[in-house]
Amino acid sequence: MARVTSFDIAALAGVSQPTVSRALSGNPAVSAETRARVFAAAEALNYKVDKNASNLRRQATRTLALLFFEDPAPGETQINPFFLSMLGAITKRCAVAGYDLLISFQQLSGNWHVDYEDARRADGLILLGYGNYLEYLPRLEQLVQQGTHFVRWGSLRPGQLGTTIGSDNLGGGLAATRHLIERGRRRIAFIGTANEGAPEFLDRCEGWRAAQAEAGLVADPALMRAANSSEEEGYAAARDLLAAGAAFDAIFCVSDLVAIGAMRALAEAGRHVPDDVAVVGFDDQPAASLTSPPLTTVAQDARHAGTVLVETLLDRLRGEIPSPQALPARLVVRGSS
Amino acid sequence: MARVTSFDIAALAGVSQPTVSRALSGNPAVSAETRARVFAAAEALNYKVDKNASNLRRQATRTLALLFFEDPAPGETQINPFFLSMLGAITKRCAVAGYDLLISFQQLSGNWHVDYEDARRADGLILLGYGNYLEYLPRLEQLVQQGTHFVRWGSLRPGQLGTTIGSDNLGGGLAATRHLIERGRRRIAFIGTANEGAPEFLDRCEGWRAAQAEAGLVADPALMRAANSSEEEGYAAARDLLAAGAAFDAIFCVSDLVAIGAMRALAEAGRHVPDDVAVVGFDDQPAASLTSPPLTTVAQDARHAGTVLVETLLDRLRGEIPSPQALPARLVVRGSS
DNA sequence: CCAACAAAGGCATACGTATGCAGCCACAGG
DNA sequence: CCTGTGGCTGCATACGTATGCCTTTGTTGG
Repeated sequence: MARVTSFDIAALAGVSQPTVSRALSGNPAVSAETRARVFAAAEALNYKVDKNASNLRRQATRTLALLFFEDPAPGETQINPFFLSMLGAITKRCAVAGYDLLISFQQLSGNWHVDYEDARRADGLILLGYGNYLEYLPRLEQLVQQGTHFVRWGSLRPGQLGTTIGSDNLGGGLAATRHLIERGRRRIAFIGTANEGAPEFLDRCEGWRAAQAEAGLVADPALMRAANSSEEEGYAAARDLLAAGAAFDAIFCVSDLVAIGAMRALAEAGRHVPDDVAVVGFDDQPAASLTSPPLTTVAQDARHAGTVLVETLLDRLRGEIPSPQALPARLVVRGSS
Repeated sequence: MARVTSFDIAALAGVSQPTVSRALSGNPAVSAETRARVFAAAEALNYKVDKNASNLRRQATRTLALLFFEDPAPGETQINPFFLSMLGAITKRCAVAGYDLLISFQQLSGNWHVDYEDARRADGLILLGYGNYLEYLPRLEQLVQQGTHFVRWGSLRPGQLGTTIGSDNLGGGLAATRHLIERGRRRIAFIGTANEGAPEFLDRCEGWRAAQAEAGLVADPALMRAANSSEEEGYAAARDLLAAGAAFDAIFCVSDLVAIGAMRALAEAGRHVPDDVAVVGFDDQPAASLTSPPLTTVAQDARHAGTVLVETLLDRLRGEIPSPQALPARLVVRGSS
């Protein structure tokens, strides 16, 4: 395991160490012949640049860090598969750009133990996941003060810190609710947490409200129930809705998981989907097409989102000031509506 | 963004740079009083160790790299949620141990383009994912020759390279098939690719065979169909089985996805689950409890698996030679059997 | 035939940290 | 009062690379 350094290959190629460095990095001041000798020697000794030394010298890491915020739910939380696809796209885009990716799962409730540390190990940060937005706002301010570059997956609002990329949640909520109205539904319930702590969900809720207003309908507060993005809460919320005795012929759910839970509650109560109640979810998770009936939902392109996140961050690192960007959310109609 | 170095905090604390280094790393040769001054100064200037410099000096990175092998299927493959839970557990265990985690998604078919170890970016490797085992065997040999430490998620076999951790696939296959036999099934089909390229699946198949042998039954080759871990292939395999006209009253599927596809084919053919045909899957993915009827399956504890992987790798790094380990696979009985 | 110039590569050094070694000081034992 | 010992800290240096600057060599024009 004797370390192969640039000196070794310099000796083999009969040149100096700096020449090796220049040759390998494509510096044009090196003659073609010398370059060839250097490459041959490097190949022969299986030489690889020591990134620690290289980064130290160049004062850059060529590494991005991904901070994933998990819901602080106790025990085994079911992580959203949406983010996994995103993760795949992110790693790929990083690899293509020659960046490494450092990943860290964060408990939002606990200490945000990375902040400065990761800011130093990486050239830029990608912030991802669900959780109370207000809770980590102070951290974002901190990052901005440090001059740390970061992009965030979330809901677009004016005057936000850093660059935010997110789905067109409002548009998705509009599309879903318009669809239900077109199908003749008039009493549309909404299940999902809608407050400033979860801006994505708030936007989807706003779409629900606006689509009804367009059609001359009134979004009935009595048909709203809170639920975070879990099946259990969706189930509980739907049961509560049923128990309250309110009349409704459709539910727009803030996520597929919630919708799946709601459908379970409906089935138990003997309500048929979609004849009695139509259900629409959000995300288009793999599980969405497995329910019976298959779930109508609003699809977000996770892989595209991941790619955009990385590209936006790289833009920032290059000194550009990329604008926030809303990615299309597309209605996928299946059997549940 | 002027860089804060250990010299800065040395100046502020009125000591030398080496003393700062020692104080921060907990070297007992530093007096408590000095240590306190150093910590105060570091806190005041928000100093964080430069890991590039530190790693370079110490010739160790305190970083692990995770190589995730994706199936080389074209387009948007549906990544197994099982691995996401595992990923979460891995990152957590790394954080606890003070290690960072680099992640890279690899196309098994393409070049293995990351050389974290060569580039001194990571102290050890975790290899994960599905794919043809035989295809990356040469790479493993390469790693061993370089003296690289790695652990692998896969199937345990005698004489394997590195340390392998995996589920008790044989035991899981046995449990699943015994369960079907106890339920009175006598003609049990198997859907799944069973060859040396996918050793996990081969083991599960062997469980299917052995359980029948125990009961004096014969595993009928006519009831076997190949399918990789996708719903589509499960669907196609089950259709093929039905078309062949073979009599069977149960199917043991190599994964939940395959089972879900198979159940779809059965439903289309008018076969009732579980009355006509019992179905058992493998993995206990979240989707497994959503099917109708809910899927009986063999659960693997992904989070535990991730933890064990990291701990095993850390053992290796400490110079121990950990044994391969098979983690329990537990039958979860639901409505499909 | 000499000066001017370009091309190519070597020399020296800096990046920030960790650690072997030596030095200093205080205190205790003789 | 001198020497030995141990606790603490400073000095010097090395990790491997990248780059500014200078030297060398070869070429060209006057």
